[in-house]
Amino acid sequence: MKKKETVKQEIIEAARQLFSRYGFRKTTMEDIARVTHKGKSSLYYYFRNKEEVFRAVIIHEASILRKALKDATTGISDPAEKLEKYMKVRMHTMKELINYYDAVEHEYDSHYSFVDRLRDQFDQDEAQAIRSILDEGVEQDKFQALDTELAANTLVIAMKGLEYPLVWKGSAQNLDKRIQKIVKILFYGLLKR
Amino acid sequence: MKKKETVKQEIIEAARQLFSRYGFRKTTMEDIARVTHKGKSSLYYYFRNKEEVFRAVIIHEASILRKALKDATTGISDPAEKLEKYMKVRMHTMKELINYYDAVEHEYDSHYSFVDRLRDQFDQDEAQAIRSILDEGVEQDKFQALDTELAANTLVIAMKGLEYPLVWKGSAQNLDKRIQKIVKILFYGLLKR
DNA sequence: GTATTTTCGACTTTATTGTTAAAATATTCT
DNA sequence: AGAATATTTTAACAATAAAGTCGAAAATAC
Repeated sequence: MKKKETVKQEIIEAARQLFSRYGFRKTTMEDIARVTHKGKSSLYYYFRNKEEVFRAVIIHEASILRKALKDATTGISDPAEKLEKYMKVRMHTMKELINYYDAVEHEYDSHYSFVDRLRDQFDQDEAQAIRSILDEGVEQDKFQALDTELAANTLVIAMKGLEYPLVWKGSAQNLDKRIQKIVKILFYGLLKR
Repeated sequence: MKKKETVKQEIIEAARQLFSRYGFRKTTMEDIARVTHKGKSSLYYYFRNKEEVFRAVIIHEASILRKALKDATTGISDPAEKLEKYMKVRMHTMKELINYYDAVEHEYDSHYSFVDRLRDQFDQDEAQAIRSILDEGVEQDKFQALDTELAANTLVIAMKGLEYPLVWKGSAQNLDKRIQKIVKILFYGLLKR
């Protein structure tokens, strides 16, 4: 009787692949149905409509990102190192997810506001996470005392700025270099000498 | 005044990218128009319809494959080496092209016969090319004397057989290993000891 | 300038898609 | 078993999107 959740997950997984490959528009309910070996209408037993499926996928992806960030940073005690790691993992994971955002960004209707809201939520969480890393650094007397809230927001904005070129040029090596550069710049302003 | 051919080539190139990414069905004339910075209707000045664009792309790709094979094998004098190289290049290039075939294979209408005809033509050419490599080998007394026509056809079939899994598992390393295996098997039956 | 080539917007036609409701089938419970 | 519930399928249909047409405007050649 708890099958429903399982099937839902299967649908989400199928939809995830399709959305990431074709984007929201080009992925049809029939595509999803085909992959899940179901009739197109059966999907509506699990999700109200296509957008609901999309939401579920996005939310799922967001949780993956959160987990990746957590897994990557727990265990690192040095705040500077932790911050760099955080940014790297974030950007790399985002590179995978970006297809969705890209696919939706250019559809000017109701989707946008949803993704946008979700995005804002994520940004806030992110600022919070970064802030606590910065606080740690200050605590450990490795970072200069500063307005960590402001600094965290700055970092979030910097990472968002990095995303746009990410859509166009997918060179991972390039990305790492750019991240390192930014991190270095931040550190030479941030670290005690 | 010879602009027409140039623009045609541009359209083919744009369509090539789109078809290879999205397949025949999910690529729309508007997609192609957008990429070429033209109005959708303008495309119909150069091509009768979507299928014509597709044909042009396929034909173009086929010529690329032929050229790649020629370039890769000319200059190699040892027939065994040449054969292996031929197969490797063929499979690797085919891996790029396979999206088209895949995209069309499952559309059971008029396209099939066209692609099929073109495919048959290519198979024949291929059998011929392989046969001449085999003939060389026999000539140079490196291959056993055998019915090279039959052997060439066998090889073509073997390569076609390799294509199917190619669609599903895209591991290039795996592919090379499999090719080597097949080539090795063939050689131990083929080479003089 | 006129003729020719090329582009494009406004349409029409055709095909696909999302969605719904109801019927059919399977599963679980008593 | 058979009632109750959960899932899938079928068939329909409106909305949307796509393919393709046409004439006329731009651009270019002559």
